[in-house]
Amino acid sequence: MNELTQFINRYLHTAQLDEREINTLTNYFSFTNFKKGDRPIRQTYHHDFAYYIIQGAARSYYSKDHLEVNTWFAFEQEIVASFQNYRGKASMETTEFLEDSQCIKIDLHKIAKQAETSNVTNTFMRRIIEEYTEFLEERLYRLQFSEGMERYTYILQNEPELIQRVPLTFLASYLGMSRETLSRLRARIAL
Amino acid sequence: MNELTQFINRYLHTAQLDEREINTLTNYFSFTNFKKGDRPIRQTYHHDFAYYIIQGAARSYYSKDHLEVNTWFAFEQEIVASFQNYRGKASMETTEFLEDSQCIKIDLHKIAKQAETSNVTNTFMRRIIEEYTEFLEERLYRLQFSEGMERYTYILQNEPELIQRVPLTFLASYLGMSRETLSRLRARIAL
DNA sequence: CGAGGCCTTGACCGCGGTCAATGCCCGTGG
DNA sequence: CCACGGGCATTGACCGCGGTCAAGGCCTCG
Repeated sequence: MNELTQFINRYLHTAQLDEREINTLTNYFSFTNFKKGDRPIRQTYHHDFAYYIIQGAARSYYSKDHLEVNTWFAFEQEIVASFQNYRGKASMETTEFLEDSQCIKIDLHKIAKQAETSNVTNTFMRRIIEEYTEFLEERLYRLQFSEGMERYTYILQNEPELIQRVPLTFLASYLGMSRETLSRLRARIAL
Repeated sequence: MNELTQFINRYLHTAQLDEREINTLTNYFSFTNFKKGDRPIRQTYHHDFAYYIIQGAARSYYSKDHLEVNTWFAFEQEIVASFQNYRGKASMETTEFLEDSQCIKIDLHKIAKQAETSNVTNTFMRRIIEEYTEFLEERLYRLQFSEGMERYTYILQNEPELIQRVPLTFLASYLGMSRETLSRLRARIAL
């Protein structure tokens, strides 16, 4: 199974699709690479593309007055995109690759147009959005309901990859605390 | 234009749909009324229905150890639902009507099944989810990036209805602060 | 008129933020 | 091979915002 069908298969059961439908989808995909530090999506800009990570890692953040707040991190088999861009608006966030990465590039305009007539494409997009919505709800829940410590241990148990691959400086604002507080909190755990 | 088509029209251009398609959608709708205090959706339960408010108001909150955190408020022409229920999971939230209300009841199971074959229904649902996702992103942004005062004045300017129709006790946790802090903050503005 | 709901106000204090210094690891160049 | 510098994490000192607890005011409704 190649990378393209693997990607599609995350959201649709490719076994149930005929070849024509799969081809329709892959039409809007191509391959791209990024270097560590590349920022394909930038705050206040419009972009037409989203990216699926085959190999690599990225973060998303918004910034105001030299203050950055990280909103999510993406790794293999996850999507890097601006939902605002998808909705035809300027992005609120900037995305930056944390490692050299290989990606599938997705043409948002074309795929959205295709969704108007193709129910397979329509469902494909809906599933992606639903996954993101679920992530947002979960995140919102934790931010409102958990103490800092609890938020960290949640990550520790459920997304250990974050701690291994993401600098703590970025992780801190993602968890809604200062870098120093995160550091102290880790010290307490290490006892 | 009746209430049903008005509802559909919020997400699709009914003028562009033929009668058969509209009928397909309205199949899954019916009318229901609620009394102030009714809670049709409850934390940890599965429910098959969502509600569109024709007239009335509702809130959604999650609770833990006698502590409640309000997550959203809905008024006329907005939807009361649990996204987790829609995804086949137990609801994380409870929804409660704040006023006697008239609603359109939506059968989630049936409409989801219909979406598999009807592209119109599929798009209808996608639009609803997209609207909700946009709301979540906006809310997350404010919670992470704004001070309490700024969050309140944002509401004041963009959603004044909240302040008029929702008890401040509920609004406080929605804004991520204690009732007392919200009260002091209002006092400062009133100077 | 009394009770209860809701909002406000006051006093206190602790969590976590800021600022600043130090430690540690690693890549680079002399 | 060692020395230096930069990036990142840690630790300490300080302090203020906002939370908690408690009391008081002000409605509405029975």
